[in-house]
Amino acid sequence: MNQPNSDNVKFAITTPLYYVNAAPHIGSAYTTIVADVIARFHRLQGHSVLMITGTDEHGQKIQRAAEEQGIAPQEHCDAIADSFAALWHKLNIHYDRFSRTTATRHHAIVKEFFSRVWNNKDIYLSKQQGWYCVSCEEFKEERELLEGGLCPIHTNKKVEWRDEDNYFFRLSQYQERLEKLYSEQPEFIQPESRRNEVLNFVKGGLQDFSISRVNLEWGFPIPHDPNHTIYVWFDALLGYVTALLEPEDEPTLENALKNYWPINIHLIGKDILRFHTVYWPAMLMSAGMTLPGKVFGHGFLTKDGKKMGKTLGNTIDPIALLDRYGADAVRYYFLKEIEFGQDGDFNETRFVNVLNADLANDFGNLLNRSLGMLKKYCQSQVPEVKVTDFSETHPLKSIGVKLSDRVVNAYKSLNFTGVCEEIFNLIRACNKYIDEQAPWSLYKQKQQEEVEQVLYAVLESVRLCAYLLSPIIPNLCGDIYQQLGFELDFNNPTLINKTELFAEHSQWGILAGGKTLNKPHPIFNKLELPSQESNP
RNA sequence: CGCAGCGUAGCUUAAUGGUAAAGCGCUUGGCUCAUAACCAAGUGAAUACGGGUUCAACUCCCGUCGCUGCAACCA
Repeated sequence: MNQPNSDNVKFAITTPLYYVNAAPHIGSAYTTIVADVIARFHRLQGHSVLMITGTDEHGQKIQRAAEEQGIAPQEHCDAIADSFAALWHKLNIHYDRFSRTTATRHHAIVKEFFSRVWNNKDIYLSKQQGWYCVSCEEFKEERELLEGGLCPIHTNKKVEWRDEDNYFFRLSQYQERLEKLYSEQPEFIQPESRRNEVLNFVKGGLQDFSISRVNLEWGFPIPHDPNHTIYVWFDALLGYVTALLEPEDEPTLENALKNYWPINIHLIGKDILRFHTVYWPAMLMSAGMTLPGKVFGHGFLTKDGKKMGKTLGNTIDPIALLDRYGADAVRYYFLKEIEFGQDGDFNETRFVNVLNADLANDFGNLLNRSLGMLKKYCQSQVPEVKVTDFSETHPLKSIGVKLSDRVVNAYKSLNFTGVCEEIFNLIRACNKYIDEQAPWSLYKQKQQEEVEQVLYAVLESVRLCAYLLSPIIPNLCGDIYQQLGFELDFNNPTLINKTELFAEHSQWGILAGGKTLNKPHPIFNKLELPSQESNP
């Protein structure tokens, strides 16, 4: 196959490999949606994209969760991993790799990586003792424990006393090199506020951290010392590397790194910032590997202004949300209404209001009314209009010709709110333009040429908006493209992943005249507000 | 206790030290192509509070209150 674009720009992005201690929650869905949008945006430009997601499946917590259900750990992992994959399917996530840390090939990668770090003398055996919370998978200070030896996070779990040999990673050796990395590559940690957090933390001095556990079966053994099991984090982060292997590759680091390394963006929640911005680069330095381009730690979601949690019983079930509103609605809300990087709130009334206002009224109705007029006034035939007939100051063209650059910039800086804002600027201008031009009056006055110009300008603007919004709401945009007579399907990467296509479709004025369009239908039905009773 | 960040219209957010903006919501009017949609006008902010620096402060400094994060291994 001759794909001139596939060797051009390479782009790799990851979500966290989600821990399989429970079914996927809305926060994981949020991260994965954003990663998918970024991946789709790059594919749209014809870049060669590798989007990685997956599951982290080792550790005592998993082992015990399985025991409680009376099933084998692997069986438990399989079930949860399936539920993640099913949710991604429902959300219309197009990932390229689903990396599971229990994969055999992952074991090979971990082994090889471990021995690199080992040979670099960055791993040593020492003692770790203290109170250990299995749910946290971590040691606790005596003073932070609640009365009765309960974990402060898992308030119903007793901590256990551990006195054990652990292998440690010499993180302390990397402070200077990490600080150098942060200053030389200021965009490595984003957003800025998180970067400062990390800078502060590292400035305070780094301690070695343990990378093994004893008395733990569910995990990979430490090479040369099978009594120890590799600690989940050390193993999990490497799942990103394993994911880079082509299916037919031998599982070696060399093979994994040949194509998509270094990864461009690790997208994570702010809770796991330190692992990705401190431990991870240090581990990679030790193994002599180049470093990822960027770690972005986004915010958390609240529900009606309150922290979500099982104890509060106010979690959002992603499946229920999707069943009720559909993938594009959920994707749009998260990208448009939540300032990326900051904490964001989910409020169902606002959710419904925003979607109805933007997708049903402004955008959907715009297409519908325009196609309705095209049918009435032009027999559903796209007018033959020359782009050059429109002056540079034309209210729609003047926005349209500049839109792509602005939107691309917003996407590149991960400013998704900005993306939507730019695009809806043109959408609102279209509605205003129709009102001012009043094609129905022009038609009655037999000014057919003017009618055609107006409708062409509007339809072409709608097309451009759909094209640029397609990473966020691919189904709706695909529907719009179909109604405008294109074969393009934004869910089919082999159709859209082309540089030339982007060069053409990101312009204003490419809609070809002469096509007869099918009967229009609404792209997005208005949503119902949640019933009053459920909102006392 | 300590360190850091945040606090702008009913809501979500903007604003190189230079007239505080936008969208949603709400009110009124207009239009009739359209998904009771769209367009216009209006409504609405002592920028948390109190001081200070400055010709000028949402922006810089100090303090108070409130929220959040970090405080070593929380996917």
